[in-house]
Amino acid sequence: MNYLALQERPVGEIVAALGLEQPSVSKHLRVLRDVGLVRVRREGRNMLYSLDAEAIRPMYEWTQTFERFWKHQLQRVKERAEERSAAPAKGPREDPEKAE
Amino acid sequence: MNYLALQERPVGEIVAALGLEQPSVSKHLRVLRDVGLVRVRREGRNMLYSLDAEAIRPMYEWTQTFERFWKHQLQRVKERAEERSAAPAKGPREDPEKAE
DNA sequence: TTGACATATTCCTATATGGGAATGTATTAT
DNA sequence: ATAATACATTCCCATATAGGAATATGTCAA
Repeated sequence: MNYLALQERPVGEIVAALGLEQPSVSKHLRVLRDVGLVRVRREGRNMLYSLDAEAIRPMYEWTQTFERFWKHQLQRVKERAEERSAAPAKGPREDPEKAE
Repeated sequence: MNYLALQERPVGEIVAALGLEQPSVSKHLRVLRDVGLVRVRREGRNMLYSLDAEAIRPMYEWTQTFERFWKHQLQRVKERAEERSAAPAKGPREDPEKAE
Protein backbone atom coordinates (compact mmCIF):
# COMPACT_ATOMS: atom_id res chain seq x y z
CA MET A 1 0.00 0.00 0.00
CA ASN A 2 2.63 2.43 1.03
CA TYR A 3 4.38 1.61 -2.15
CA LEU A 4 1.38 2.69 -4.15
CA ALA A 5 0.51 5.69 -2.07
CA LEU A 6 -0.68 8.21 -4.56
CA GLN A 7 2.14 7.28 -6.89
CA GLU A 8 1.24 5.43 -10.04
CA ARG A 9 3.24 2.27 -10.49
CA PRO A 10 3.41 -0.34 -13.21
CA VAL A 11 2.95 -3.91 -12.09
CA GLY A 12 6.53 -4.77 -12.88
CA GLU A 13 7.82 -2.26 -10.40
CA ILE A 14 5.53 -3.55 -7.71
CA VAL A 15 6.65 -7.07 -8.43
CA ALA A 16 10.26 -6.04 -8.00
CA ALA A 17 9.49 -4.12 -4.85
CA LEU A 18 7.61 -6.97 -3.21
CA GLY A 19 9.79 -9.80 -4.37
CA LEU A 20 6.75 -11.86 -5.29
CA GLU A 21 5.95 -13.43 -8.60
CA GLN A 22 4.01 -11.39 -11.07
CA PRO A 23 0.89 -13.55 -10.98
CA SER A 24 0.58 -13.16 -7.22
CA VAL A 25 0.93 -9.44 -7.45
CA SER A 26 -1.61 -9.23 -10.21
CA LYS A 27 -4.06 -11.19 -8.12
CA HIS A 28 -3.60 -8.93 -5.15
CA LEU A 29 -4.02 -5.90 -7.29
CA ARG A 30 -7.13 -7.42 -8.73
CA VAL A 31 -8.63 -7.79 -5.29
CA LEU A 32 -7.62 -4.30 -4.25
CA ARG A 33 -9.19 -3.00 -7.40
CA ASP A 34 -12.43 -4.90 -6.85
CA VAL A 35 -12.63 -3.45 -3.38
CA GLY A 36 -11.95 -0.02 -4.75
CA LEU A 37 -8.70 0.62 -2.96
CA VAL A 38 -6.66 1.08 -6.09
CA ARG A 39 -7.23 2.40 -9.56
CA VAL A 40 -5.74 1.28 -12.81
CA ARG A 41 -4.95 3.07 -15.97
CA ARG A 42 -3.47 1.62 -19.07
CA GLU A 43 -0.50 3.23 -20.67
CA GLY A 44 0.80 1.34 -23.62
CA ARG A 45 1.41 -2.17 -22.38
CA ASN A 46 1.75 -1.02 -18.83
CA MET A 47 -0.99 -0.99 -16.27
CA LEU A 48 -0.46 1.86 -13.87
CA TYR A 49 -1.84 1.23 -10.42
CA SER A 50 -2.33 3.84 -7.78
CA LEU A 51 -3.95 4.00 -4.43
CA ASP A 52 -7.34 5.66 -4.36
CA ALA A 53 -7.14 8.10 -1.49
CA GLU A 54 -10.87 8.52 -1.47
CA ALA A 55 -11.19 4.91 -0.40
CA ILE A 56 -8.94 5.55 2.56
CA ARG A 57 -11.02 8.37 3.81
CA PRO A 58 -13.60 6.36 5.74
CA MET A 59 -10.77 4.72 7.64
CA TYR A 60 -9.33 8.08 8.40
CA GLU A 61 -12.62 9.39 9.62
CA TRP A 62 -13.19 6.40 11.78
CA THR A 63 -9.80 6.53 13.39
CA GLN A 64 -10.31 10.20 14.07
CA THR A 65 -12.92 9.14 16.58
CA PHE A 66 -10.05 8.38 18.91
CA GLU A 67 -8.25 11.65 18.76
CA ARG A 68 -9.69 12.75 22.04
CA PHE A 69 -8.27 9.66 23.63
CA TRP A 70 -4.79 10.38 22.37
CA LYS A 71 -5.05 13.85 23.69
CA HIS A 72 -5.73 12.42 27.10
CA GLN A 73 -2.64 10.32 26.74
CA LEU A 74 -0.55 13.33 25.87
CA GLN A 75 -2.14 15.15 28.73
CA ARG A 76 -1.06 12.46 31.13
CA VAL A 77 2.44 12.32 29.76
CA LYS A 78 2.67 16.05 30.09
CA GLU A 79 1.34 16.04 33.61
CA ARG A 80 3.84 13.47 34.69
CA ALA A 81 6.64 15.42 33.06
CA GLU A 82 5.60 18.50 34.97
CA GLU A 83 5.43 16.60 38.23
CA ARG A 84 8.93 15.41 37.65
CA SER A 85 10.40 18.79 36.87
CA ALA A 86 8.50 20.23 39.83
CA ALA A 87 9.99 17.68 42.23
CA PRO A 88 13.74 18.37 42.12
CA ALA A 89 15.82 15.38 41.02
CA LYS A 90 15.19 12.96 43.81
CA GLY A 91 13.91 9.42 43.10
CA PRO A 92 16.18 7.82 40.48
CA ARG A 93 13.34 6.73 38.23
CA GLU A 94 9.73 7.53 37.74
CA ASP A 95 7.12 4.90 38.48
CA PRO A 96 4.36 6.24 40.67
CA GLU A 97 1.94 3.75 39.14
CA LYS A 98 4.42 1.45 37.49
CA ALA A 99 3.72 0.03 34.06
CA GLU A 100 2.28 1.78 31.00
CA MET B 1 -14.82 -2.93 16.31
CA ASN B 2 -17.20 -0.08 16.39
CA TYR B 3 -19.09 -1.97 18.97
CA LEU B 4 -16.06 -2.08 21.22
CA ALA B 5 -14.89 1.43 20.54
CA LEU B 6 -13.61 2.58 23.86
CA GLN B 7 -16.56 1.04 25.61
CA GLU B 8 -15.90 -2.01 27.69
CA ARG B 9 -18.15 -4.89 26.82
CA PRO B 10 -18.59 -8.36 28.22
CA VAL B 11 -18.37 -11.19 25.73
CA GLY B 12 -22.01 -12.03 26.13
CA GLU B 13 -23.04 -8.64 24.88
CA ILE B 14 -20.79 -8.87 21.89
CA VAL B 15 -22.19 -12.27 21.12
CA ALA B 16 -25.68 -10.87 21.15
CA ALA B 17 -24.68 -7.89 19.06
CA LEU B 18 -22.98 -9.96 16.39
CA GLY B 19 -25.38 -12.83 16.28
CA LEU B 20 -22.53 -15.33 16.29
CA GLU B 21 -21.96 -18.18 18.66
CA GLN B 22 -19.97 -17.50 21.76
CA PRO B 23 -16.99 -19.67 20.78
CA SER B 24 -16.55 -17.82 17.53
CA VAL B 25 -16.63 -14.50 19.24
CA SER B 26 -14.16 -15.63 21.85
CA LYS B 27 -11.81 -16.75 19.16
CA HIS B 28 -11.99 -13.47 17.35
CA LEU B 29 -11.41 -11.61 20.54
CA ARG B 30 -8.47 -13.82 21.23
CA VAL B 31 -6.90 -12.89 17.93
CA LEU B 32 -7.61 -9.22 18.40
CA ARG B 33 -6.05 -9.43 21.81
CA ASP B 34 -2.95 -11.19 20.53
CA VAL B 35 -2.54 -8.49 17.95
CA GLY B 36 -3.01 -5.84 20.60
CA LEU B 37 -6.15 -4.28 19.22
CA VAL B 38 -8.24 -4.98 22.28
CA ARG B 39 -7.67 -5.24 25.98
CA VAL B 40 -9.33 -7.46 28.48
CA ARG B 41 -10.09 -7.06 32.09
CA ARG B 42 -11.76 -9.55 34.33
CA GLU B 43 -14.67 -8.50 36.46
CA GLY B 44 -16.18 -11.34 38.37
CA ARG B 45 -17.01 -13.97 35.85
CA ASN B 46 -17.13 -11.44 33.06
CA MET B 47 -14.34 -10.57 30.73
CA LEU B 48 -14.59 -6.97 29.71
CA TYR B 49 -13.16 -6.23 26.30
CA SER B 50 -12.40 -2.81 24.97
CA LEU B 51 -10.67 -1.42 21.94
CA ASP B 52 -7.17 -0.17 22.56
CA ALA B 53 -7.10 3.25 20.95
CA GLU B 54 -3.35 3.33 21.07
CA ALA B 55 -3.28 0.47 18.60
CA ILE B 56 -5.41 2.43 16.18
CA ARG B 57 -3.10 5.36 16.19
CA PRO B 58 -0.64 4.12 13.54
CA MET B 59 -3.57 3.64 11.20
CA TYR B 60 -4.72 7.13 11.91
CA GLU B 61 -1.31 8.55 11.27
CA TRP B 62 -0.94 6.69 8.06
CA THR B 63 -4.29 7.76 6.72
CA GLN B 64 -3.48 11.32 7.61
CA THR B 65 -0.93 11.20 4.82
CA PHE B 66 -3.81 11.70 2.44
CA GLU B 67 -5.36 14.74 3.96
CA ARG B 68 -3.77 16.97 1.38
CA PHE B 69 -5.45 14.96 -1.29
CA TRP B 70 -8.87 15.39 0.24
CA LYS B 71 -8.29 19.08 0.44
CA HIS B 72 -7.70 19.12 -3.28
CA GLN B 73 -10.98 17.32 -3.72
CA LEU B 74 -12.81 19.87 -1.63
CA GLN B 75 -11.02 22.55 -3.54
CA ARG B 76 -12.36 21.21 -6.79
CA VAL B 77 -15.86 20.85 -5.46
CA LYS B 78 -15.72 24.39 -4.22
CA GLU B 79 -14.41 25.71 -7.47
CA ARG B 80 -17.17 24.09 -9.40
CA ALA B 81 -19.74 25.43 -7.01
CA GLU B 82 -18.40 28.90 -7.52
CA GLU B 83 -18.46 28.52 -11.26
CA ARG B 84 -22.06 27.54 -11.05
CA SER B 85 -23.17 30.41 -8.90
CA ALA B 86 -21.18 32.75 -11.13
CA ALA B 87 -23.05 31.56 -14.21
CA PRO B 88 -26.66 32.64 -13.60
CA ALA B 89 -29.17 29.77 -13.48
CA LYS B 90 -29.01 28.49 -17.01
CA GLY B 91 -28.36 24.80 -17.68
CA PRO B 92 -30.81 22.71 -15.63
CA ARG B 93 -28.15 20.47 -14.12
CA GLU B 94 -24.44 20.56 -13.62
CA ASP B 95 -22.19 18.25 -15.59
CA PRO B 96 -19.41 20.12 -17.32
CA GLU B 97 -17.22 17.02 -17.12
CA LYS B 98 -19.86 14.47 -16.33
CA ALA B 99 -19.28 11.83 -13.66
CA GLU B 100 -17.79 12.42 -10.22
C1' DT C 1 -18.63 -29.05 47.72
C1' DT C 2 -21.94 -28.40 44.14
C1' DG C 3 -24.33 -26.02 40.62
C1' DA C 4 -24.87 -22.19 37.60
C1' DC C 5 -22.90 -18.77 34.77
C1' DA C 6 -19.51 -16.51 31.62
C1' DT C 7 -16.00 -17.40 28.83
C1' DA C 8 -11.98 -20.03 26.73
C1' DT C 9 -10.21 -23.93 24.23
C1' DT C 10 -10.26 -27.94 21.35
C1' DC C 11 -11.76 -30.50 17.46
C1' DC C 12 -13.73 -30.75 13.02
C1' DT C 13 -15.32 -29.05 8.61
C1' DA C 14 -16.02 -25.73 4.86
C1' DT C 15 -14.29 -22.04 2.60
C1' DA C 16 -10.91 -18.27 1.75
C1' DT C 17 -6.36 -16.85 0.77
C1' DG C 18 -1.53 -16.88 -0.68
C1' DG C 19 1.80 -18.46 -3.89
C1' DG C 20 3.70 -20.49 -8.08
C1' DA C 21 3.64 -22.72 -12.91
C1' DA C 22 1.57 -22.55 -17.11
C1' DT C 23 -1.08 -20.12 -20.26
C1' DG C 24 -3.97 -16.44 -22.33
C1' DT C 25 -4.37 -11.48 -23.96
C1' DA C 26 -3.38 -6.81 -25.37
C1' DT C 27 0.08 -3.66 -27.11
C1' DT C 28 4.34 -2.30 -29.30
C1' DA C 29 8.26 -3.27 -32.35
C1' DT C 30 9.96 -5.38 -36.60
C1' DA D 1 2.03 -11.42 -39.60
C1' DT D 2 5.47 -12.41 -35.93
C1' DA D 3 8.08 -11.78 -31.92
C1' DA D 4 8.60 -9.58 -27.59
C1' DT D 5 6.89 -7.21 -23.62
C1' DA D 6 3.75 -6.45 -19.70
C1' DC D 7 0.03 -8.20 -17.51
C1' DA D 8 -4.11 -11.03 -16.36
C1' DT D 9 -6.20 -15.57 -15.65
C1' DT D 10 -6.46 -20.29 -14.64
C1' DC D 11 -5.24 -24.37 -12.27
C1' DC D 12 -3.23 -26.60 -8.23
C1' DC D 13 -1.61 -27.02 -3.71
C1' DA D 14 -0.70 -25.62 1.07
C1' DT D 15 -2.11 -23.04 4.74
C1' DA D 16 -5.20 -19.74 7.14
C1' DT D 17 -9.61 -18.50 8.73
C1' DA D 18 -14.49 -18.72 10.04
C1' DG D 19 -18.07 -21.24 12.38
C1' DG D 20 -20.17 -24.54 15.22
C1' DA D 21 -20.44 -28.55 18.69
C1' DA D 22 -18.51 -30.31 22.58
C1' DT D 23 -15.81 -29.62 26.44
C1' DA D 24 -12.75 -27.36 29.82
C1' DT D 25 -11.82 -23.52 33.12
C1' DG D 26 -12.56 -19.92 36.37
C1' DT D 27 -15.81 -17.36 39.40
C1' DC D 28 -19.77 -16.75 42.18
C1' DA D 29 -23.81 -18.46 44.96
C1' DA D 30 -25.73 -21.67 48.16
